[in-house]
Amino acid sequence: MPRSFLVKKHSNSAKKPNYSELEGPAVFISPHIYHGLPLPLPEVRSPAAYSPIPVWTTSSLPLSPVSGYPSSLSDASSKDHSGSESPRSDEDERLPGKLAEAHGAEAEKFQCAVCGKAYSTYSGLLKHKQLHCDQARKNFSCKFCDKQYVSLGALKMHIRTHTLPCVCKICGKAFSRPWLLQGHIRTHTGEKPFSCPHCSRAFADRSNLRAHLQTHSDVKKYQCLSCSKTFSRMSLLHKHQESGCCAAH
DNA sequence: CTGGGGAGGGGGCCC
DNA sequence: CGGGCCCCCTCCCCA
Repeated sequence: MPRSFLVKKHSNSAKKPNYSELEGPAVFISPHIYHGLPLPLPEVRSPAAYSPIPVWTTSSLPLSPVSGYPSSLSDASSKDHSGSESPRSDEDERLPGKLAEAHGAEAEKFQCAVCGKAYSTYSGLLKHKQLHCDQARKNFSCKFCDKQYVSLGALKMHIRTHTLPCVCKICGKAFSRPWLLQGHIRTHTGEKPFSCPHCSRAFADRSNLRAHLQTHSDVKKYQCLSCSKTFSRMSLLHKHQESGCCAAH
């Protein structure tokens, strides 16, 4: 589970320095978001506007019945995005015509200028060169911490977690991204656009609704491999295991 | 102690 | 390239 957010951060966000004071102009969410405070916003998005939320019962778990929990979850996560997993190969095959002609006409082999490795096709060489690029490109370093990124965009995204350019007009709390601020503003407005289809509860955050939906399921998403007991949250499973699983001893 | 809600954070993907 | 959104996750707190 190489997700970088697992890197230990400040345990208390309130102790974080206000980077918004350090650099860059503050970014404010458009004023209409604050409209009607402290009453809930009028345009509460219907839950139907979001992806349908399945009830996970014993027989209809969307994930394979919880095996090794972290990896399986990661797999499930990546599966969600796997639809766009390999568009690159397509592009690689589509060579710029001029280049292909210029290179292909004069030689049967295409040699890497870096390591000398030869390829029969230009696309093969391009793919190979990409490896060199990936290795060499990871030099976008954060000036606030030790993290490195392969692209400037990724680095910029990360730096925002230091600069926190999105500031709440109401309480002054700063966030790295506008949608984080929007979610925060809901704590002021009371807006809860994510409704549970099985009870009357509503949530301001989709993740919290998703966690709540687990409570309606007989078989929870996270299962103890020792005693098969299931939990709605990984943290609960961790607690269970750390406290000594009933069947583990 | 356990389960659940609230709030917030990060990277990835799509447009 | 940037914004918006998605998903997953953690931490804190409370019943």
